Amino acid sequence: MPGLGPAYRLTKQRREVYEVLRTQRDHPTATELFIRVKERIPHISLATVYNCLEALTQSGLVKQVNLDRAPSRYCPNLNDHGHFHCEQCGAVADVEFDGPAGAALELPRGTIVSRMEVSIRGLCPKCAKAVRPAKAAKAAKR
Amino acid sequence: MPGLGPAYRLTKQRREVYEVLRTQRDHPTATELFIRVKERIPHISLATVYNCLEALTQSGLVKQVNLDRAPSRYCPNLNDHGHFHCEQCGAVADVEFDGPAGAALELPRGTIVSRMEVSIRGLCPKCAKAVRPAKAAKAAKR
DNA sequence: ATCTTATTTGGAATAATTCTTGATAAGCGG
DNA sequence: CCGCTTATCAAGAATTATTCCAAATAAGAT
Repeated sequence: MPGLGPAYRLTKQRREVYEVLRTQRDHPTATELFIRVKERIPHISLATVYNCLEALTQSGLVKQVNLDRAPSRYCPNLNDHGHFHCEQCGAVADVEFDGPAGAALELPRGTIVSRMEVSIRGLCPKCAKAVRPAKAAKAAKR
Repeated sequence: MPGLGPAYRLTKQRREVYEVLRTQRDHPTATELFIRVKERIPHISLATVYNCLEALTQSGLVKQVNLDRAPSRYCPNLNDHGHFHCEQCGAVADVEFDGPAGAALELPRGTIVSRMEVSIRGLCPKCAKAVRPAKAAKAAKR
């Protein structure tokens, strides 16, 4: 595990939250993480999981992923990437960029970009296959 | 105002919500819209504003914009575009794309994309100028 | 004008997240 | 190893955006 920032202490709780996140890369929510981490630290509280996630994102080890109004999800992939969210099965997957992200954005001169998030909604290949042949119609809705 | 879908009725509330949204393109939240629309329909309720926004987004006249965990904002710009959010002044601005959006995404074969959102955080030119010369440092934080 | 059905309302309910406060544990200097 | 300082944890309360609910109302069709 990489080090946290200078102000952060590496506690058992933070280590476990990060470890669960790193080994099961399915973009869990705070509550899902809470359930998983409880198997290792039974008396941990949800507030602590939130605290840990805050510390981990602040120190740059973890990315917070927000898809619409759904609960935040967390991701240990530090590469520049976007997220795909399947409307059918709910799965969230990383999406790599081909070229440099943000290259084709017409930002006003003088803008300073600190963070960028690309999120795509739709049907993953598996779910798309299941709803075909009403393919186009289904995708257009919502 | 363009027509709503077949199942939707064009009510006074929906017309006003859309009208406020169309004339003041500053990406207001539901509550901000509620306050603005109340000047025209004093007895409108917040739930109705939410209902109207649901109807307007469902019929494709309005886009719901979600930036991190903040309250949803709404946008009548139907072009393919992203959103810039200034961390200093809180302003939200549309960002046009140069090329075809989503061209540089490595999505698995068979994926059906229904919607895509690009959001950028940082400092708008005005706020960036104010914090300079600690430019890079400030932008890197958070 | 009437009828059917969508819509509006206001309040209650929900749910993710944050806050608060006292207890606990890290890491440091000695 | 011991005490000290300060960050962190825990449990529950609080906050807040959003949704749900049930009854009243208004649109649009016949």
